[in-house]
Amino acid sequence: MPDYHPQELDKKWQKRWAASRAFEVTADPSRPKFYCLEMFAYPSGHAHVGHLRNYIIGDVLARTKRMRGYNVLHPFGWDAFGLPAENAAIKNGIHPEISTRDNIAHMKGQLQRLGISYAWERELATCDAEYYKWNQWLFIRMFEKGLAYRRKSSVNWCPVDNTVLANEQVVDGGCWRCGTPVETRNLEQWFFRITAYADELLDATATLTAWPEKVLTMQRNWIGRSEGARVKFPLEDDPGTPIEVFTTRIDTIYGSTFVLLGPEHPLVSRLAEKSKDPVSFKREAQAFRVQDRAARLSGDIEKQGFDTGFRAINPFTKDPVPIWVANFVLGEYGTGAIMAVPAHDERDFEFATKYRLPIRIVVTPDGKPAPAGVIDAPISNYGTLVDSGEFSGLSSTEALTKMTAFADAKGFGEGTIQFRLKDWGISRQRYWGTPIPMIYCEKDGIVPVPDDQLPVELPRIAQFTGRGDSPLAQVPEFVNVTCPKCGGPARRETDTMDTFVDSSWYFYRFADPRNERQPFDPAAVKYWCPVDFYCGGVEHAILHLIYSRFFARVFRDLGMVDHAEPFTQLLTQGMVLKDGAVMSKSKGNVVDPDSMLEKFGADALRLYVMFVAPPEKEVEWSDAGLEGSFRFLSRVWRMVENWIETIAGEGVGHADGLVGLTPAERALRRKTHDTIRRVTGDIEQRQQLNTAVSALMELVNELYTFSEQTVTGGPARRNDEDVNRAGQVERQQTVRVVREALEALVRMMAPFAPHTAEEMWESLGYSDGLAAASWPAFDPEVAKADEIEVPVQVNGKVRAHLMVPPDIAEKDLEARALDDAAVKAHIAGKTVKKVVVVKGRLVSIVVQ
RNA sequence: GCCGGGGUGGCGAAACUGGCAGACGCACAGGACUUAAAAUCCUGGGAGGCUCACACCUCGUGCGGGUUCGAUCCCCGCCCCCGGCACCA
Repeated sequence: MPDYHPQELDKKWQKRWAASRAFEVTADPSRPKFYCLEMFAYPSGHAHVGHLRNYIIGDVLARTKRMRGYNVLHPFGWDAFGLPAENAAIKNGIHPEISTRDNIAHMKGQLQRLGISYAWERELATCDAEYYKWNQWLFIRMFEKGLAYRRKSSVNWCPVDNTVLANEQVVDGGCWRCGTPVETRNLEQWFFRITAYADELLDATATLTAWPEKVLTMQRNWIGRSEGARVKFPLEDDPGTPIEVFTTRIDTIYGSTFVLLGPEHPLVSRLAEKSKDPVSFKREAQAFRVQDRAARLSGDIEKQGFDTGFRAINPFTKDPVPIWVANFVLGEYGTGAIMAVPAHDERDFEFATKYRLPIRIVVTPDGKPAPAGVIDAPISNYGTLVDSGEFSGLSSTEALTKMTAFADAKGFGEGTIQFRLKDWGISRQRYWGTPIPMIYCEKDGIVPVPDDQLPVELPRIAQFTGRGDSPLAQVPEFVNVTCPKCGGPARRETDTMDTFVDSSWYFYRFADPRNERQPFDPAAVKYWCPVDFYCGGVEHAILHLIYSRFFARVFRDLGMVDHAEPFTQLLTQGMVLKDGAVMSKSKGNVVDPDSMLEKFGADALRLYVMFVAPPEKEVEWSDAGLEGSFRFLSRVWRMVENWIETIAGEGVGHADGLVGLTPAERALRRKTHDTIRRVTGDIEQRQQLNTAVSALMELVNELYTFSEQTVTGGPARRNDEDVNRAGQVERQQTVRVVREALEALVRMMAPFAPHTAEEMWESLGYSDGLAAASWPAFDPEVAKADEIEVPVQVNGKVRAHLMVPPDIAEKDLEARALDDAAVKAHIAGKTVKKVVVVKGRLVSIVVQ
């Protein structure tokens, strides 16, 4: 064997894999499938180590599953539409199409140099018309079903990116991409009716047993279900127009001493007209409205309000209560109006205290009427109702049901479920995205582009101005069309779709990526999907992952998919930090994988990233750690090198059983099989890839120890003349046991260090390649070991050890313990009360 | 405030969920080999005590209790860190 030059191995094996199409697959119902997917990449230009971690995790799993006999689909693609490319075009004049293709080419090279086992023939990019055509097709299906609709609404606007943002894309009051505080605008926009699935999306989180708890919690919070009631408070002087409020605490309604309208509430402007001073009324309401968003989201803004001068009737008490407008009532949640109960709600209490509004206690912990006088804090817990008419004496829980039923019976209220989740606004006033396939005709209104005219191709435009309007609107040949219905003049929609539409179903397209007649063949998806293992950053916990769950249900309801949940298992990998911070170009702390590959080869990098910590944990990059992994690979290489002459050849045969082996040989066989068990379980069951690598390291250490004991001087010691000492070994059993250990080791290293493993595999005499080889077989009998050391605890302290056969019966174990001199010494003169044996291990003797 | 996840050597971590705490690695120290260095191989290491030494003893998984022959793991009460949501009625 030559010296270890990983860079050459990388090239050699990557070429071979490509030539043999080693990772391409076809559906085969006779074999179990495994769909392993990493979140596809935005082609930003260069992948740093943090990105690569994701792909390496997926690759370890994909390679292992392949060796374990699964038909593995492991594809990759590009989330290629998006703002950065367009912004770059505005800045430097390079068309997004060109920069995107360049970036894809470069990043693809990086992934290939890492030896990730992708089925590249299935590669897709969302900016290809053959892909986004199906975004448009699906949009039209959703339009037909009422799941896509257009309405004017106030939306989040990012003044830097010059576009609308979905609620999910507003993070801490700012744009998810650039952090700029968002503004509010009123625009005609397209929405996807994700709220139609709110209940299902929430309930089904319980079925996602292989998702991280953290992500499920975030999704549940985001959907935000609350059960309550809508109750009508009629206007005192106009009982025909009631104010409808949403409350989760109808049990406190007798304590509702005023009503609050959000500044956006439609009634506000009507009351203003009727008021004594409409001008100042409107001015104040307007002041609250512009306060919103940035200010409201930025933290504790002081509660403010003003009295409208009008009153509403509390339908339970029949008392007239004042109507105020308040800045903290959200127009977009519930009905945009609330019944204020200052005695039992923090916010209402604060408001009532400030404006000296009446506070009425109607729930107390013990059901005793509250003493008159001022309270200094609201009672927000459940309790027993007091001063609540016929409902007094009920517990809050009982009252919620009974009072809701009462309101329902009387016709002024009903039980309802309120979600925080809102419909997904998908219109973007930008160029580099999927054109929305809609046409506006004066006569026929909104008309979808007929299917046979899809795709609506993105026109190639030359100038990127960065002005805050849709670039497509400046292309007359795009805008002006004839109406598909009447043939008259019409104009196209000029907004493009949110790029999260592209990424909400790409995993289905991978199952059938070149289909020209439909988004995918349902049969192909039925075989491959759902995705068995999905890996990506936690930053998509609510964006991409909730949209994809929504789309899966849309496809299901179109009859194209037979499941609701697209991703069976989810792993959110931790970020790779450098100097305690996330890597980014602007911070200048990017670890460039290309130079690492140059220096240590792909395998050392892969191994290090897998070994340093469990996949979902954040890690700090360490050059020394990478060198350590390189050392390990060299160490394995030397081990194989030293034994290769001895163990090569057809006639070696296989190790079998433990009879006739020396203790050292038995120990090595045991270690080999114990390692197989651990590595297999760590990868497949737990995705604890760091401990899988540890187990491999232990096996290598064991091999060194074995060699040291078996062969004088041991292998790989100092000078070259010592190197082939292993050649002196003549004992057939030794050769077999070592060969078995090395074969198992090399196979199990393949997912982590595929190039090195392939080369060693070849030098072991196999010509068909590891990619097609199988995982080493586990022999539980061998792993069980022939004689084991059993700790003996006396009163909870380990006092001695017994050497016993592994299959010793419990009573024999007890007997042997009581017979053993060392144990006897510890229990001398005492009475044995109890002997505890756990899983065949004697662990405790309780004496008095 | 609410929800979720965590606190284990100098550091990253492990203990496959009640059975020898600290595997594996990084950094460090010592030795072998070398004219020397690098590389390599071997050895050491939680803290404290006691030994010439082998050994042995005590304490030790954020803090305080509990259950158990036995607790990093289970229960109760705290403290701290990280992440998410947050005037959602």
